[in-house]
Amino acid sequence: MKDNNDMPGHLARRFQQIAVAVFLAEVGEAGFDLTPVQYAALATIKANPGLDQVTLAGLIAYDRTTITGVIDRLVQKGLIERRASSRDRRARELEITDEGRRALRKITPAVESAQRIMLRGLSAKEGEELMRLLRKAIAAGNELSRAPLRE
Amino acid sequence: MKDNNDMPGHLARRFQQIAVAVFLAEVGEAGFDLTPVQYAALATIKANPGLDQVTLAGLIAYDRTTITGVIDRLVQKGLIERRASSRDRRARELEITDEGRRALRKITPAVESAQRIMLRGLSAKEGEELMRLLRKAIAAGNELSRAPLRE
DNA sequence: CGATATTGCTCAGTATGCTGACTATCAGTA
DNA sequence: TACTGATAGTCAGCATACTGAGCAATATCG
Repeated sequence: MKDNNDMPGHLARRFQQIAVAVFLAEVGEAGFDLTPVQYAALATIKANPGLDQVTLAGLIAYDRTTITGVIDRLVQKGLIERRASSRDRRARELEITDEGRRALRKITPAVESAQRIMLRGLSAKEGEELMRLLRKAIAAGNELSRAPLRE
Repeated sequence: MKDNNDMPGHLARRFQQIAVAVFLAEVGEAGFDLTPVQYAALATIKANPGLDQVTLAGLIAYDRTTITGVIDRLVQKGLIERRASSRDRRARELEITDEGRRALRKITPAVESAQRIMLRGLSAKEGEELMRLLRKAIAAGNELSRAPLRE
């Protein structure tokens, strides 16, 4: 019988598991308590001031029901602000705070270090190739999850 | 600024997200309600009759606290049995039931189909290369997560 | 203009996955 | 044998992720 541990789905889960652990360890050592998801949201809000939650979700491929809690926690930590949109009273506009900007700046080195660590078993060329193949597979499967990437 | 969507950690999360969605869709279409985690546990229990929870966790790289709930649900569904070990009264021996065996047999085609679908954007050679690189990166990072693989 | 559809967001419920703590048991050793 | 440490399992708590439902507001179209 084929080894279950050697199927693409299992490798995907395992790589993600290690990636999250490395991220949390690096960021934690830098003195911050931020998850990968929270970091991605924070960075995207900074790069797109005033965006609404659905747009944010699309930009980083989160489910819209997941984003609610993530934003709650970022607001709780004082890193972003959520306020009602004037143009569309259903929507909330998201804005990074000064404290959020400071945190993002200080965390960035730890995040970059984490990316290196999770690829440490590969040569630079292999790392590039892995990323290329992941991008390609992801692009082909984008519509298969409930939370596809939206440009 | 570097695109956050293009970092290894984000690609890992995204690929895993798609892999799970594809798995659930395929298995669901086959008429079963089983998660990737539950499937891996079930298949491993079948291949290693009478194993205990910690060993199972090590074989598929789950956290031991996660396994408790997974096993609860497999028992609930009647696919496995959990009973006290006679040699070690702390441990529980896990055994697949006849119904579990039947389910596993019927689900297998859907699982294999799912693996193909999640690689559908890649050529056969690229798929192999992706898996090789993932295996290599995972092997190097095995000890970095709380739930490493144990042979 | 008014009925209908769509959209932005939230919530309840379920399932991973983790940290940290706890109990019961076992193993090794003084 | 009593002490000490390690191990198997569980639990509470928190943070993703998803399904499906629902509410309020907006868009669309006859």
